[in-house]
Amino acid sequence: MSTTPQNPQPPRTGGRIRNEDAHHSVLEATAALLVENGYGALTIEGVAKRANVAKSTVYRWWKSKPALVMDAYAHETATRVPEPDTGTLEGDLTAFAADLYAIGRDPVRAKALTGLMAEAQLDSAFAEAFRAWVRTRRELVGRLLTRALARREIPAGTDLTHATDLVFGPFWYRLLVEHAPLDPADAEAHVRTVLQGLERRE
Amino acid sequence: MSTTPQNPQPPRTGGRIRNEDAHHSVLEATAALLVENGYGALTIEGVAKRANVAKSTVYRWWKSKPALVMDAYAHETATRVPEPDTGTLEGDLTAFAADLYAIGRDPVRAKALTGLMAEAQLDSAFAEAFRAWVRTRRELVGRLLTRALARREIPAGTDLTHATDLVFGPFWYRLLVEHAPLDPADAEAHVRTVLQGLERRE
Amino acid sequence: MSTTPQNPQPPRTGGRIRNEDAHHSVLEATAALLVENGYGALTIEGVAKRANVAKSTVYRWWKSKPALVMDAYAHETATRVPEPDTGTLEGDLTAFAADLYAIGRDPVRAKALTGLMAEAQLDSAFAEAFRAWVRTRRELVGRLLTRALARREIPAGTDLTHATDLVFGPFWYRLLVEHAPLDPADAEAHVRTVLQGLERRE
Amino acid sequence: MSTTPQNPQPPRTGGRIRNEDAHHSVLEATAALLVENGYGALTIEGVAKRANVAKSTVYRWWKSKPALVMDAYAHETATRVPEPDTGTLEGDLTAFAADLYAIGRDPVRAKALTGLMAEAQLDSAFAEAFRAWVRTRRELVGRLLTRALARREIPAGTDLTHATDLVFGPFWYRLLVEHAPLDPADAEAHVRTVLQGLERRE
DNA sequence: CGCTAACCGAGACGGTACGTCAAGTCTTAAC
DNA sequence: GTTAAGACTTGACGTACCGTCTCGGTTAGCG
Repeated sequence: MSTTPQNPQPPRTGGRIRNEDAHHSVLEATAALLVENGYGALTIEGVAKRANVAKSTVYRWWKSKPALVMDAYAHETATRVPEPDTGTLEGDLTAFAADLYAIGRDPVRAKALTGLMAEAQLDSAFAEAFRAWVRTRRELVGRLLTRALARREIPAGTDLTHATDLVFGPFWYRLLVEHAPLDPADAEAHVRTVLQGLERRE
Repeated sequence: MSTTPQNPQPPRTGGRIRNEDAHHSVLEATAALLVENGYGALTIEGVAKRANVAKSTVYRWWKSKPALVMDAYAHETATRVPEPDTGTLEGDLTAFAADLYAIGRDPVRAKALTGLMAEAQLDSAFAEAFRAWVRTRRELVGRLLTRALARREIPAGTDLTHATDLVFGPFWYRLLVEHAPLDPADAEAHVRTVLQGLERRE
Repeated sequence: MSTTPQNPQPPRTGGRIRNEDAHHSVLEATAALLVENGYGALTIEGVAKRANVAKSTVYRWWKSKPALVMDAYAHETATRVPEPDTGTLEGDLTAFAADLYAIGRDPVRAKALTGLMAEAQLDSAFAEAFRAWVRTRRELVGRLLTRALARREIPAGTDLTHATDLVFGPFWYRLLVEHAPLDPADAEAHVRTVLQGLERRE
Repeated sequence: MSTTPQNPQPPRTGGRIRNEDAHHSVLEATAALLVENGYGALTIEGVAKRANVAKSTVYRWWKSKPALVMDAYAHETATRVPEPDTGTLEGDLTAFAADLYAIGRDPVRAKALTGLMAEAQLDSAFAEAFRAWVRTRRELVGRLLTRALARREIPAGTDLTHATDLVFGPFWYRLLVEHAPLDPADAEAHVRTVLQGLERRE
């Protein structure tokens, strides 16, 4: 979607090099406008104007508004969080959930995520890409759960799909509806409740 | 938002009577287009054309696209489900969740809900109205939980907000992401897991 | 066009009596709006609202905007000016022109006339009716000139059409373009110039 | 108002070059529709459709309907008539009036002029621009008269405003009312009558 | 060192839908 | 059967962005 981290050797033979400043100013303009006016009011035209860049320059590097926003999101995250491995499921999930809930504190990431979720509802082509991205996130949690299964922390036969939903569902629900704040400090209690629910009842 | 179920005797003194057929055809056109092309591709102009109705007629009765979709959703639901009261929290929540999950089987309602959630991310004015609607749904679950609290089915001090999120969160998450089907048959197991999580651990 | 001055005993057999107040308030609203916002901004809808009358009531009595404005114009003129007959062409024309130029002092009549002239350019159906009305005015001047011809005040063979144009043309031109004020005091000089132009040159 | 006859080297710094074909087809469509249906029925939307051009392209170059019509008028006139200078006022005015009356033979120019006069009555903002345009035409005649004054062809103290009105008034009046044809062959006689009217009567 | 490719800016272009407005017609209820 | 109220169809308004395109002008790196 972005062009930043792709094939390192495109078969180029010459030509003007890419203007890195333009890229940054576009991503920054995107982030700024996202926070100021929301995903709905974000337009490519507006981004270009704000970034002092030609509209065609934006279109050259990002083929659509969600692609642009995804890149702005990635640009914001910068350092990728490593997959937690504390030795216990509770520790892993708590660390993961705390990271997740921290997104609620970052307006750029929060607006980007909710905007992308909205876009996925509006544009079925993008929905596919979005679902794929969600899948990678779910798979991460899936690995934590599989390790816990091996350690017999949760019973065999546990519905891992539902278990994963219990982690992500409440997070997305709060992020989207904003009926209550997303506080990383709540992560521990929430995870504990979920884990207790998954235990084998004798 | 709608005009259908309001004061039965508006103080009218004259004037052409409202054309009920026009209303129905608009709502049906909305539902049809919603399912066929999705919320994003739904336009007032398209609805008017499909319903063989003037655009201004649509605007007279529904001031915006989300208002129209909300009415189409309500029109689809028709008979309101009563608040469940089976005597136990498990029974109540299972009934409630089964009803909820059944939405996933109804393309009109599913598309309407996901579209409205998207709209709430795009339009902060609508977000307010949407949040209010969500609140009424949460309050229903809140009443079930409060009754259970009185019956000592769940421990005093339970975080009711999180408990409610555990019911709605996974539902919305599946509805929006569509990574797994929403099956009413799963309601019982899901509710059991949540309730076990809420129990006091000695 | 109007309904005001017609058969005093219409063969009515029953039904609600016509509301004369409604008529007056419509005409007054028309005159007021004409002066306030000009012919272009005058709408039947606006007149109805200003007159506290239903739109359909306006449409019942006046079939179009120009018809309404013509009636408002007639209503303003009230007492019809008699055809001048002073014994000399100069006297007749000066009296006539002074009356004509006085219209420039009456905003309602001025706006009505210029508006109707505009309407005649926009709506070819109305142009016909307007031309007929203009013809009656020209015929009046034609009678003054014919009498003068009999009295040998102007030479036989005079182009009466052009002579009439020399009276009305500058009047309309000033009324429409407003490049210079229309002053009844100028009537005498203007008429004298025209008459001198019509004299037989040896 | 137009963009056609301006600075030959606009300081362009980039951007797609203007499509001259689109311009011509818009102006031709305007002229055609003007003649076919009249100024009143002329719509920007209709022009765009007829010219096979996007509505926004029309709006890009002409900010309003009168601006478009003025350009169509200018486009029709093409070669500007030079200010006449025959040595006598009678010759100058006859040449000028003959040119003027010739407009009556050209449906495009005639419809454009009457439409613009109508527009000036409807839209006070445009009236200003229209009045300015009229002023330039009047000033031309004013220069002819001033020269004649210097040559003592007309008496000192002549009311030049009224003299100018005697040239333009009858022309506009016939053009607008169409009670009689506008024939360039009449120009000579009309001018003679006016000039005789302006002579000093001893 | 010049060629060439790709970049960047500017902005025109054909489109689509927006939400508004008034036109003129029609239907109903009240008087 | 007039009057009031207002629902309805129709059509154009002027605006905002869309995504594509065509320019003029720049700036690498390869040969």
